[in-house]
Amino acid sequence: MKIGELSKATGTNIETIRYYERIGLLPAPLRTNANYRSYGDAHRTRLSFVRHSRDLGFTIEEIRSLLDLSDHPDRDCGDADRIASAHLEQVEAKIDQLSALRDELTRIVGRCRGGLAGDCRVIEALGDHGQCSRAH
Amino acid sequence: MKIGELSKATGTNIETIRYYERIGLLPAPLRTNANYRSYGDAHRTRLSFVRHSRDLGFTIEEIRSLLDLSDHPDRDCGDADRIASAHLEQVEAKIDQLSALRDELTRIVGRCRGGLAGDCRVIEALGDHGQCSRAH
DNA sequence: TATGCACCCTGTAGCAACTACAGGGTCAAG
DNA sequence: CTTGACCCTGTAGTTGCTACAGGGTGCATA
Ligand SMILES: [Zn+2]
Ligand SMILES: [Zn+2]
Ligand SMILES: [Zn+2]
Ligand SMILES: [Zn+2]
Repeated sequence: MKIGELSKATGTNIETIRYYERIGLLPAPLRTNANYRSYGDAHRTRLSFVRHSRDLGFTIEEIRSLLDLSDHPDRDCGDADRIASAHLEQVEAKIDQLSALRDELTRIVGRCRGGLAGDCRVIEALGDHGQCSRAH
Repeated sequence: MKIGELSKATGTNIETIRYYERIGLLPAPLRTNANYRSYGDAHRTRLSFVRHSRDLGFTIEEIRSLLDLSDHPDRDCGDADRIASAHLEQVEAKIDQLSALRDELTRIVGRCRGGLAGDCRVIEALGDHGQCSRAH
């Protein structure tokens, strides 16, 4: 398949596919006479793995390690578990942080009663962390 | 105050302060004979506003608009309210998205029983979104 | 007086993970 | 035989900083 077809098959931008090849995340495919990239099923599978992992928030470097394990089925899978667990912890930490942000923002937004910027409690609250009820 | 003092007073990296000046978020301060930046209280207040807004997740462009309102107290504050409300919505959307991610990751991580990468359910699940229980 | 050290300056390049061209080549349909 | 959809390479832009390199300034100390 040509790059446009692979793009549609995996929901990945064409430029992104070429980018992944450039950084060595996807192997360079064969080329046609016209120098067009020509992909097979293995490429599609691998790109789907990458996209799904990215959708789950893994970084490129984490995905590189995961692909490496996937390429060596005889190795111990402990690293995969550790990468995924560490990532889960980061996601949980981010949720906590954003929840604190949401609480502060809700409180701040609720203070505006309309009127002039000079009297706006939203603008005032943005300049004064002392008004915040907890860390963020 | 010199840049190092402003840095300490606001908890902002020196390079970041110069960066804010370069992009026009902070006004260029006076200079000493030795060409050192010399800040006053107004600068500290403004930088605190910027840092606090960044900590709350506002983008630089949003902060630019908020500062603009703050600089014109006679204007209507409706824009400030709209920017803050829109941002709150984005934070809530991000929390929802990360929660979905957390659920999928928890499910995926729980599947690993150790052993060889070739048999690892984590690696398998990363390659197959069909195993996911909901969108993410 | 020299000299060491902390601090300041400008300008540029790097990070993550793409995205968007510019400027060209290829191919099938009408 | 030309139009339009597709493909190619290479480079630069995005966001919000951060990290130098290579230099100048100012104060205390030997
Ligand atoms: Zn208001
Ligand atoms: Zn606060
Ligand atoms: Zn496993
Ligand atoms: Zn999935």
